[in-house]
Amino acid sequence: MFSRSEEDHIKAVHGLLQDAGQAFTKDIAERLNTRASSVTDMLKKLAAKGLVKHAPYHGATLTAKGRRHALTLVRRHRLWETFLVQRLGFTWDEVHEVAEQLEHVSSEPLIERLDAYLGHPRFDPHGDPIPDRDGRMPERVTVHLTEALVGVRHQLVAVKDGSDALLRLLDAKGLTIGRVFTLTARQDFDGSLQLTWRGGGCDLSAQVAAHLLTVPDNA
Amino acid sequence: MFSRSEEDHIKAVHGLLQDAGQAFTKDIAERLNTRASSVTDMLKKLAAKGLVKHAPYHGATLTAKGRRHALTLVRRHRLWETFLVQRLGFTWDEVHEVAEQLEHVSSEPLIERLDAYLGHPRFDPHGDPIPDRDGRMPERVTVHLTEALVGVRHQLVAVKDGSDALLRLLDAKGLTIGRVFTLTARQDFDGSLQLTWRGGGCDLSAQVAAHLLTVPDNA
DNA sequence: GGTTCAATTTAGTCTTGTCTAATATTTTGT
DNA sequence: ACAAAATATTAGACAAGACTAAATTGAACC
Ligand SMILES: [Mn+2]
Ligand SMILES: [Mn+2]
Ligand SMILES: [Mn+2]
Ligand SMILES: [Mn+2]
Repeated sequence: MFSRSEEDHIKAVHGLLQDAGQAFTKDIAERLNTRASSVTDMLKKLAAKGLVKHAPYHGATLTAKGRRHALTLVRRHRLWETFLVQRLGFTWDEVHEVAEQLEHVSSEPLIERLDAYLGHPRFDPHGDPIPDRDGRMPERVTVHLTEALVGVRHQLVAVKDGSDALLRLLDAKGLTIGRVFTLTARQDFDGSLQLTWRGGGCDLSAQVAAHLLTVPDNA
Repeated sequence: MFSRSEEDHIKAVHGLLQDAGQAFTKDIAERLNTRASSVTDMLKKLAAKGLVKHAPYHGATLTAKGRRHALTLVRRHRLWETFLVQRLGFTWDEVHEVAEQLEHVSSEPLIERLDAYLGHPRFDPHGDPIPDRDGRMPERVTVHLTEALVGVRHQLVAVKDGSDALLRLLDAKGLTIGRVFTLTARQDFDGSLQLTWRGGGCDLSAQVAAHLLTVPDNA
């Protein structure tokens, strides 16, 4: 139905709209490691196909159809990541590149069976929400760790924009998705944090904390 | 490393060499649903890359490098088919098309982990052997059902060149891979066969039997 | 308001993979 | 042995997707 390149462009537009509210040619090119002129060509093509609205010189947005397909791609990507980590034993920093390929395998029954096989997971290994078959996202109220209150118990639920290096750092400190901890101190000087959990704990720089989302935990 | 089209051509050459001993342009084109001229172009390209030996007007063979990659593709294809049937609950007539896509996902660790996850299966859901990491095929002495002796107990181990329709026919009769049965009769008139197993049995035409491979069973 | 600069689009080219039509070769049949 | 038929290759075209370089636009600054 859609080529790999078309799908990657749709996903890039969707991602930028989520992250920045706007999807400019230059930023799309940067995400996809191509050139702005290539992106313009593709935006015209996707606009002709009714997936994208292209306002020349002012970026792109998605049509309803484009948004629907973008969510399908996000669903595929995150389900495959979940499979790779939960079933095949990959670590969460190893799965992105492979999922980037697997997401383009086109088969509705494949994805629905994979979803069922994994037990209809609602969040992927990085804590990102997995859209359901109809594109609905599970919702959750999260607090940036940088704004969490000292002394309160939290659960780590997601890592935003995590590079592989960041994920490995967290792994090394024993801080994984689902970990319940208490925020025991915040240094005024540099915003660094101290976390404590049953049998352990760690210190985090403010740069690291900026990528972590938590939910206050009452247990 | 190789494009999808390149890989499909390599696999087609390999398959024809297996099935017919020779891989002619026309037959490759037929397998891939393309035209002979397109195949000639691709054979020249693959020859330049050192994967194929192209004898113009006399078909193609594989170099050692080409054979190695062909076996990798067969391995990937059959492991994915096994996953789809054993883990996701697809029936054996539904998996081919999806595996045709999945086989092109390129990641050594992915395949090795999938193989381990499935318990290093030696045969796929159609009874076809799965090459190991080094391209070695498990061996097995099989007898065509058409040549099996009446009165002897056999096990069905493979369906050769099975169309989806054939696979569904076998399903309907309860004849699945691994089924142990006794060949109770062969009609001289049309070569049709009668099979009996614990709690059941069925009749098969000679056309169907021609696709079935068995091993004599001593149990 | 005009100038400057960054972002974007357009123009033109290239590679990959496909096709049809024309030509060449091999095989088959008499 | 040779004509006819089947197969294969070559020639020439095209679409998709990428690139570079040139032209255009919009925004930001005096
Ligand atoms: Mn991708
Ligand atoms: Mn993820
Ligand atoms: Mn394939
Ligand atoms: Mn198979």
